[in-house]
Amino acid sequence: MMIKGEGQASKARGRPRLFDRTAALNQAMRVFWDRGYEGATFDELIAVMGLSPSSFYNAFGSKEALYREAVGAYLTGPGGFFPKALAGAGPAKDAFSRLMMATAEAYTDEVGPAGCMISLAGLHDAPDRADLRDFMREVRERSRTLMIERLNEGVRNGDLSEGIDVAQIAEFFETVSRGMAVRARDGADRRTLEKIGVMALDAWPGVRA
Amino acid sequence: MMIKGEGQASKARGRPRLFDRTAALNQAMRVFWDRGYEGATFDELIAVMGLSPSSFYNAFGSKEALYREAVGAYLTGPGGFFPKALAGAGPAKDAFSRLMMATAEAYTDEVGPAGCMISLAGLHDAPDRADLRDFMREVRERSRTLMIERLNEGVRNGDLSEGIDVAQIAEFFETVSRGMAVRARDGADRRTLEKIGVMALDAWPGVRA
DNA sequence: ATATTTATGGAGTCGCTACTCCATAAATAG
DNA sequence: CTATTTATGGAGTAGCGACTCCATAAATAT
Repeated sequence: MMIKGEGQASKARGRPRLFDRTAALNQAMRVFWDRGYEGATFDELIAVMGLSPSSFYNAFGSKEALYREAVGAYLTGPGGFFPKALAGAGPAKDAFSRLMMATAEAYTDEVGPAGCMISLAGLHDAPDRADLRDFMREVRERSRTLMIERLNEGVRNGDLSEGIDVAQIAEFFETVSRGMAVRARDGADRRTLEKIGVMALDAWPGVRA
Repeated sequence: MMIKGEGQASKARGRPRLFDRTAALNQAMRVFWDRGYEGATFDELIAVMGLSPSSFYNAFGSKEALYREAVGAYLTGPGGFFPKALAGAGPAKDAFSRLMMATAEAYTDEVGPAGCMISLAGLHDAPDRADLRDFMREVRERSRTLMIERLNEGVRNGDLSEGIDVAQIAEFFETVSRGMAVRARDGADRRTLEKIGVMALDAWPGVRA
């Protein structure tokens, strides 16, 4: 069964849609990124997407469904810096250094809203939005898991000692990342965030002692 | 001119109010703390405050005015740990160590919602709420200023070297604090936050090298 | 006592928010 | 061709958000 609205590349039945679904989704993603879920109104969303209500519901189903898709678009788009910075050869510490610098850049990049679409979303929603809140928490957890996996790789490669608390290191760098997202929202610039990242790396186990 | 609703302790003219204004404010503060400004509905607010709409508007003026008062109540109440931990004798590093431990405790204290009422508020509001957003940014800036002042005290006392970048250190610890607020909202417990705080202190300049 | 001031209860208002309906358009399947 | 499927335009809607009005209550000032 086809997912409604996904449309085949070639010969789909019925009237073809008159707009670019991916482009519309990316426009919506930017609005959610800037305003959060509740702060993004339906009218603003369909305006930037260039859609009528009926076209919107036909293609995306609901505001919440759109939001979940937009999170996916963020993760594979502007949020792609995260796995990319962590990947790559070299010691785990180098990977986390790249991560801090890439985070500083991404959170202050003028092509998108300041900060991060993931870090601060779904933290203050009403009880009847518990599902979205859980969803965002899981997305955030996933980023910590990626950190842990990269740290374990460092242990396997011998650049981190065996008994080290990788979960603790991941917790710390996740916390710094989330905090950087807040600072970016409040106007901190790239250099400021970079220096915060450098300082965070000073907490890397066994660096200076 | 008296501020409307403040009422004198002794002989105010007119019918005396039938409720405890401070208690009602504290109830409202908890709702805002838990849900944020937009997430706290008028109906829920007046319900926990035990007020009718007319009593509410008579005593507090508007939802936004109530919010600003609630922020004040937070800062002098549950948020009081912040200046308290920073104050006190000893090296600046000890003060920041106390701050990290007190933050871990406050953000996970079961008597209130998880996290911080200040750290994550007003980050995703609509353009027509720019005033509230600015207000919250200023409150956050104030906490960084308190950190800088305490660091300068350390420089004067000789426990921090003259040329040190106090603004940078404050930026870093503010970032860690904001990040801890996010982690607390996502369910991180006190021990977890404490260990993050300990690790942050490892970044203190000149500790290990 | 009368006037003035402030508080309260409760119904009512107005705009916005997310969503729905339906007639019509435009494609393919057979 | 007809039937079927999907997309669109545009009007409409139910509910809820914050707020308002007004008659009445309860205090003080003179």
